[in-house]
Amino acid sequence: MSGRKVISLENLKVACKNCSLVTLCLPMGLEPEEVEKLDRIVRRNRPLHRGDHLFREGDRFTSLYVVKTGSVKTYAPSEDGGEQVLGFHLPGELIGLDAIAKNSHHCSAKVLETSAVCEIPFEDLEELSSSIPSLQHQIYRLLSSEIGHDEDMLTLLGKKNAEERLAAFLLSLSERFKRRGFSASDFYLSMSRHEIGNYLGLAVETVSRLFTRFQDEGLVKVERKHIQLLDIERLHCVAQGEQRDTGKRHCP
Amino acid sequence: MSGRKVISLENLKVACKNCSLVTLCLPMGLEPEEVEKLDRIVRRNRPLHRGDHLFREGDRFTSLYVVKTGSVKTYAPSEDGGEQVLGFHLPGELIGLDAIAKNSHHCSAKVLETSAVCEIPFEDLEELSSSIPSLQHQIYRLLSSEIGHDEDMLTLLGKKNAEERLAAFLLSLSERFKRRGFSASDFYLSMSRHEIGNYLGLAVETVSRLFTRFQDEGLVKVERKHIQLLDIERLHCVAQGEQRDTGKRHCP
DNA sequence: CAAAGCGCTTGATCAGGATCAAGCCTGACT
DNA sequence: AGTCAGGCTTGATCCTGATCAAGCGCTTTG
Repeated sequence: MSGRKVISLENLKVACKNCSLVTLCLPMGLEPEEVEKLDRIVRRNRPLHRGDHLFREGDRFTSLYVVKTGSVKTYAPSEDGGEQVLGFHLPGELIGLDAIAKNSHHCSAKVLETSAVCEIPFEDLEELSSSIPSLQHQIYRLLSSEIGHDEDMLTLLGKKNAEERLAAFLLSLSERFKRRGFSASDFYLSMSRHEIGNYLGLAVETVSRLFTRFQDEGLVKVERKHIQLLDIERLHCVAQGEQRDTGKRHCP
Repeated sequence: MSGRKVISLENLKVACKNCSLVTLCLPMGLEPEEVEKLDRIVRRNRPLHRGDHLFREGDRFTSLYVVKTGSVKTYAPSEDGGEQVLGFHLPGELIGLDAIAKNSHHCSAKVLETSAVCEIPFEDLEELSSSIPSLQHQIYRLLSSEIGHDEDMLTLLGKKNAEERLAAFLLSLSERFKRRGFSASDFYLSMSRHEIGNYLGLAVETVSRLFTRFQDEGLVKVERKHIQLLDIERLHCVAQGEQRDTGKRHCP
């Protein structure tokens, strides 16, 4: 037990060049010596626990954050106590990009489970990026891909019905876990049903009913927070809104 | 008539430093000499007409575009002929930011009315930005603010009801016209009801009914594509979802 | 000028998903 | 072990906004 803990602390301090996320994260596409320079500005803080905030809406913006292990949700709180969940972030994903524009955070970020997070002071990063063109390019790319992702979410919220949304959500997680070397068909949901519903613009009850229905149709196996995707191909069909009759036949 | 045309062509060719958008557009915050350098890479093409495409989804990405006059819509086409409208772009707004990540366009961009558009070859811009830190910073800011804007739209689509959406939409246009020196309370809609509905995740009929209702409530005056906002303060209340009883009393 | 066509409005009906209301399960705390 | 609270599920009902269906009016075109 304590042995495992030491190992995981060890992992926390690992340099970018030895980090398993090197192909997903900021260093992607950089030369080793450039990664070295980047490494020098990265801060590796102690692990955070469920419920801890990385930052809150309105906080002064100083750093970007990258999830190293665990998961983080970002959300826009509203005056009346409600919120809109903006995203769930897995290892290698950058958080805080929306804060650069106004120099203050546009949303809040809360840790969903015990997580390690790298902190990258943005002034340092910006300065470094003007001397490393490929780093500058990588930052442009990351910002741009965040825009592309948000646009996909706009289409999801603007055009898709409840089951298409949930299917797309599960497939998105599946893809992302896969890229990180985890199982694409068997994973834990670190967020609550309520948070899933909030993210997808649905009521909790709807999410719950859909999980049950997907299970009845043999698409998934649900056991509390543990999900198994049993028929990814047909889930894709559902996400696309195809073949919505019996739920038994495969789509083209 | 031909006199006016000459003047407008004149305007098309105006250098960044003389352009009225200098405080909104890419050059914002740059030194005159830096604007000069930027100016040299900008291409000013002949005006485009209603229905012309700047680019289509999947096209190779080479340039960003800035609306100079007129308006442009971006949208994500789907296989079945449908589309999701992603945005309406007014003078000074940058288009194509989502294409940087994959080097190909993630959406299509279509001109809504006769428009002048500046083209900025991205390779040139990127190269220039590594030698001009304030330009690099400005690009980071613009990308980030696009992300922030998209996140606001996620909240709109995820949480707001039909009338809140339409009110927020009108106020957004109002704000943006105002910043550009146009009237904040009296403007033309260059997009159709159908496109508004698509953008807001609503059916055309719903948009139409809401315009009528807003007019009956004295919030706006609608005459085809010409809109007057008669009570901006109350429109804000509607957009916030406050005081939804009689529609007559002012909100706090 | 007539006719067509498209965009918009208005009315009637329908349905997907929200809301309301229990009840259940699980995990945390005493 | 017993109790409690929060998260989840399930059922019943309601309501917002979609869909279906006309009809109108402006603009375009022959």
